[in-house]
Amino acid sequence: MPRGRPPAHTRPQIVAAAIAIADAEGLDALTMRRLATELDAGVMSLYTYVRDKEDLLDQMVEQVSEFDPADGGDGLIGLVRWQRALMLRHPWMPAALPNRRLGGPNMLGHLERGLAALEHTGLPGPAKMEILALLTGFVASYVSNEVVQARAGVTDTQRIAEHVERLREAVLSGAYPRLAKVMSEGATAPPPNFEAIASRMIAGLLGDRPGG
Amino acid sequence: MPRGRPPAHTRPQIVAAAIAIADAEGLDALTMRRLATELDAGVMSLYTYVRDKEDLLDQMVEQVSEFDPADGGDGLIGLVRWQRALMLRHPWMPAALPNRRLGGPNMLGHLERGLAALEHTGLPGPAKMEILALLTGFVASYVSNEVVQARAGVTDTQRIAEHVERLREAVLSGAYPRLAKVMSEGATAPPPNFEAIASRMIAGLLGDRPGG
DNA sequence: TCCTTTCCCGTACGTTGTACTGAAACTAGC
DNA sequence: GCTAGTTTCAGTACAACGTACGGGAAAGGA
Repeated sequence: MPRGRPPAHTRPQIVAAAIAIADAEGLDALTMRRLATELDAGVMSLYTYVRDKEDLLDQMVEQVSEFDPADGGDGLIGLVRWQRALMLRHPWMPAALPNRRLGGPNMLGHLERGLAALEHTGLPGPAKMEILALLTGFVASYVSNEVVQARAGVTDTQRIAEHVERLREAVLSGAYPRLAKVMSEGATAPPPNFEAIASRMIAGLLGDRPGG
Repeated sequence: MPRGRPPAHTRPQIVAAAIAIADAEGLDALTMRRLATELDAGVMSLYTYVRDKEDLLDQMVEQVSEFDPADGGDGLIGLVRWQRALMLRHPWMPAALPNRRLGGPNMLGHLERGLAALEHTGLPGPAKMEILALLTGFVASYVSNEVVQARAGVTDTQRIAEHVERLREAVLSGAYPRLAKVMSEGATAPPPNFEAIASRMIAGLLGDRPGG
């Protein structure tokens, strides 16, 4: 029988609430006070379930990273497809990923699948790890751009206006002719072609490496 | 003739001091108070030269990004070579780059050179911009790993020990055989081969894109 | 000398993460 | 029904952060 006062919450529940806040309002909106309010709890109560905020972020990434085969597929391309789907669902992930400690079963499983997909290359272990890290970084970059582009089309006219305003002077100076041309084309971005770019990136990373 | 009280500092000088702090002790050590102390100035005096801390970071990136042909070379490979040299000299750059507003002549010139290197592809403007953004993201990822690896070899045994400790249980469970094998190989990282990986990445990004 | 302009910077406020501390709620043993 | 032991809850408090405000200081022009 469990002794002591019974917990009013659970760790996964708290992490889920944190994820919900970050999903809806971004990482900056996720403060310990805000999270406590959302859970009708005292701020310090959270620290019973979570060592500190870093730990909370670690758990958020871990909890969100449950493998869903419907998102991905086989091989490295399946892995990056899954990563992209994850980051599109949780736009805070690219910003949160650096400095994370990834020791949970979901992230380790994900790493294991990546290593499995690299088995046939015969590369040394560290080289495999490097490739997986670079791929994750690539997906994070790609999705960050993707999200910004998507937002730019809809709202955010204020920020865009500021940006253009600040660049206009420089662009009109004639010192940056190619940049000027791109700006004049407007922001009619072509379809992102994630699949194509990702598979070329994978092929490039797997090409005959001298270190192998 | 300039009227009013003469400035005790200059903006480039303040930005240079900020860069020095970040170089020596990392981005976290760079606070407005610390910077003021370093300059023998009052904290609020800094705000005469800089709108806010975001602006300071923007200027740091801009000021550090002066083009030095000795670091780079021609084409995209020269560009990423230069970026890598820059980030190795200023390890805070990968972390600082997201959310920056890059409107200064150095960054615009860098962008213009990138567009020039992509001229021959005939790609639409937004596609070129995307390629440049992805390349920068790749270099940032690569250098981040590189720096961590380099540090791991020398100091930081504390952090490594913690990490291994936390992973040991999971690894020993037998659920992650490939990960276990990599861990057992030790961290004898092979030479990073930046040139090789970077040129393959460029080739991949430039490959026949359906959107082009 | 006085006015205007510009920069300097001490004080102060709101926000953040979290250490400390004691109250509260439960079980186990008597 | 106590009492002791154990665990969680949460209010208070503090240090550090970015920075708004406003008055004082130092220069040139009239």
